[in-house]
Amino acid sequence: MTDEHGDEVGQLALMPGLERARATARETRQRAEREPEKRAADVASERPVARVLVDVPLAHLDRPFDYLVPAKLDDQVVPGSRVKVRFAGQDVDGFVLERVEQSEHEGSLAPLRRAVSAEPVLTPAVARLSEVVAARYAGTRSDVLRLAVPGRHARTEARETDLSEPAHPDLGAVRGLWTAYDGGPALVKALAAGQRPRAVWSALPGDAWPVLLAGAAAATHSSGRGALICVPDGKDVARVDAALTAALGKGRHVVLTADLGPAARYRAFLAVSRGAVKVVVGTRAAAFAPVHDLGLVAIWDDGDDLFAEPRAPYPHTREVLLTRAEEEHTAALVAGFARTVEAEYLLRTGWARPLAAARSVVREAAPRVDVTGATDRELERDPHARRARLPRLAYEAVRDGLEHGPVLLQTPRQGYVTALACDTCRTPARCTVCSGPLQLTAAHRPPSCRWCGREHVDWSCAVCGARGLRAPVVGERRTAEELGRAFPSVPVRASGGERVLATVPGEPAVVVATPGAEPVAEGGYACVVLLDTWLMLARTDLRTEEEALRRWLAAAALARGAGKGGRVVAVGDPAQPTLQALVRWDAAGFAGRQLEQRQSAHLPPASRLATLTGPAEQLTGAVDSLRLPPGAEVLGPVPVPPRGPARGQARGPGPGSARASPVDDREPVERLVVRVPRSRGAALARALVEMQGVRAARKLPPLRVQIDPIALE
DNA sequence: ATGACCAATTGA
DNA sequence: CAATTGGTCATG
Repeated sequence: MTDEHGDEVGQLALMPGLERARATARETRQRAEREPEKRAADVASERPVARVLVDVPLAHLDRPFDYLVPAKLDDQVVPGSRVKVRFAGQDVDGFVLERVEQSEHEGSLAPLRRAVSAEPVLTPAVARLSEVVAARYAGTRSDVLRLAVPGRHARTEARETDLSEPAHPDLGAVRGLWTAYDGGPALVKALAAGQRPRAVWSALPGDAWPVLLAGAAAATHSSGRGALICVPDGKDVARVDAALTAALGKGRHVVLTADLGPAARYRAFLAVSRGAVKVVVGTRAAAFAPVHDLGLVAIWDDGDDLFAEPRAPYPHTREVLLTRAEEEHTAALVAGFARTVEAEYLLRTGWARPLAAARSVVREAAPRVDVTGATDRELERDPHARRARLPRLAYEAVRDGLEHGPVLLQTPRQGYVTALACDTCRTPARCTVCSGPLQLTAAHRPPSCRWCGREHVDWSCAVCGARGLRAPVVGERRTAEELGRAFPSVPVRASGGERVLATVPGEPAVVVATPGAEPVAEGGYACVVLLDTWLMLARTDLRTEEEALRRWLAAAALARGAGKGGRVVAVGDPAQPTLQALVRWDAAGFAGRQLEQRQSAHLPPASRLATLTGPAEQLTGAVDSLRLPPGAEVLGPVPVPPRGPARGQARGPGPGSARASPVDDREPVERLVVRVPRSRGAALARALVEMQGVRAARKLPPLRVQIDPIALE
C-alpha cells in the first residue's frame, strides 16, 4: 500500500536534510536533462509535480508547496491523498491538492518522501471549504483540515465500501408532512426538482422535526444529490438516524460523529468520501463531510452552543454549512423551535426565506403559557408543597397535569457567571460605551465593564432610570427528590449532567431536567414548568436573552398543544420581555428585536467581533502591530473573567487530532475585543492572520484569536 | 518549527 | 578580534 522512496535517499542519508532534499531534486533534474528516457523511470511521466498543503501550524506557511512525484508513487499520489514530505529539514504530513505538469517555483523541487495511501480523503470541495473557513476565522487551512478529515485507520481503509442502492422515497407522503407550513410542500418539490431553496424554518411545537428533516433529505436524494444534516448531540442524531432509515431504507445514509471511535468514524467517512452514501447526519464534526453532489445542508437548533467548535480556529457549524451552501450551490435549512439572531439576519438580507406555519396553526399546536411570580407561596401549609417551594400556580398546574400524563420541570443549572442588574426592574446592567456587562471588582469601587474595563460612577438604568444595582442571588436549588416528594403518588425521573434520558413513557410522572437534557415524552407532556427563569436571564453573555428563550421554547415544545390541554407555567417576572415572547410563542418577533439591539450595540451578526486572549504584555504589542481596518473599535484589554463550567458531558480530548490551546490557561491572561462593521470582517480576519504570521516569524508566543465567539462573558 | 545567515554586541 | 546573541528570512 505504501512505499518508501528509498533508493537515493538511502545513499544520501548522511547529508543534512535540506541539502539532501535539494541534491536529490537536482540530481533528478540533471539526470532527466542528460538522459530524457531515464526521467520516466524516476519521476512520474504525466503531471510530475504535486502541489502539497503541509501540516505545519504557522500562518505564513499556509500555502501549497510543490514536490516531484517519483514514478513509483505515481498511482498513489492522487489529488486529495495523504503524503509525507521533507519540509524545512523534517518529515511532515501533507495533503496533495493537485497534480500539475509544471511548477511555478523557481528553485529545484524535492521528491515526495512517501505516499501514505492512495485514498483521496480531501475532496476539491472540502479543500476549497477549508480555505474559506480559515479566511473567515483568521485561522490556517491545516487547522481546519484537522477538524475536517478524520485520522486514518489503515485496516478500515483496506476494506471495500458497499455502494448503496438508489432509494425510492414516497415524495407525496413527504410533501404531506410539510403541509402545515406555508411553502412547505413547495420546498419539498423544489428539493426533488434539483433546485436550491434556502429557508429559516420555525418548527411547530410538538412537530416530529426529525421526520420532516429526513423527508427533506429524501426529496433531495431523489434528485440525485446528497444531503447533510447537523444536529447538536447524540440524542438528536439517533432520532434523525431512525427517521432517515424510515424515509430512505437501510444503508442509504450514515451517522458521522466524533464519538464513534476512530475505526467506525473513518468507515463512515470513507462511505461518504467514496460516494457510496450521499446522506449524512451528525454532530458538528459532520459539517465538513465530503458528501458527493451536495444538494442540501440543514442544521437543527442552530443556537445550541455545542455547534461552537472548541478547537482553533473555532468555526461554528452553522457558518460552515452556510459557506458550503454558497460554495457548493446547495439548498439550506436553518431550523429550530427558536430563531437565532443569525437566522434572522439571513432573512433580513434576503438570503433565506421564512418557512413557518400560520399564526392560528401555531396557537393550536403550542401549549398555553402562563407566567407566575416566585414569591407566591400560599400553599406553604401543605407539607408536600412546602418541600417543593413552588408558587401556587405552578404547584396546581403540576398536580392537575399529573392526572393526564407526565410533567416536566426544567431547573437551571448552577454556575453561570451572573451580571449586575437594575435593582428596580432587573434589566441587566450594561456599559453605556460598548454595551458589555457590568461587574463589581472590589468593595468601594464603582462597577466596571467586563469587556472594555471602563468604570461607571453614575450608573443609571437605561430602562427605568433607577440607580440601584443588585447582584442576582443564585436561587434556592431544588433537587429532583425534593420536587418529587411534593407529588408522592407518581414516579420521579431525573435527566441531566451525566445521566440524560432520551425519552420517557406517556404515563404520569414527574420529570426533572436541566436545560438541554429534557427527554421527549410519548404523546407529549401534560404540563411543563420552567423554574427560576431569572437565573437564565442573569448571565453576562452577549446572547443571554436569546439563549434563555431558546431553552424555554425547547422545553415548552415538548408539551402537548393547547388544543390537547397542554400547558406551560414559567416562574418569573410576567413583565420580562423574553418571558412575554414565550407567552406569545413569538420567537420570530423576538429575534427581530434582538437583531436591532445587536445592531445598535455593535455586536454580531451586525458587526464582526474578534477576541485576542493572552498574557497582558503580549496583547499591547499585538494590537499595535495590527493593521486595523477603518471603523475598528478596540475594547480593553481587561483580565479574563473566571471560566464558567463548560456545557455538556466532560469527555476527554479526542484521540490524535488534539492540539494544545495556544494560550496557557494557568497563567493570568487578559482579553482584548476588536470589532468592526460586518462589511470589514474579511479585512479584520486578514489583519489578524498577518499579525499571527509576523508573530510566528518573530518567534513570539501565539495568541488565541476568536472571531465572533459564541459567548463573551 | 527549524535552520541558515548576517549584523550587532559583548568580552578578554 | 573572536564568540555570542538577536533579528530576518526561507522552507518546494
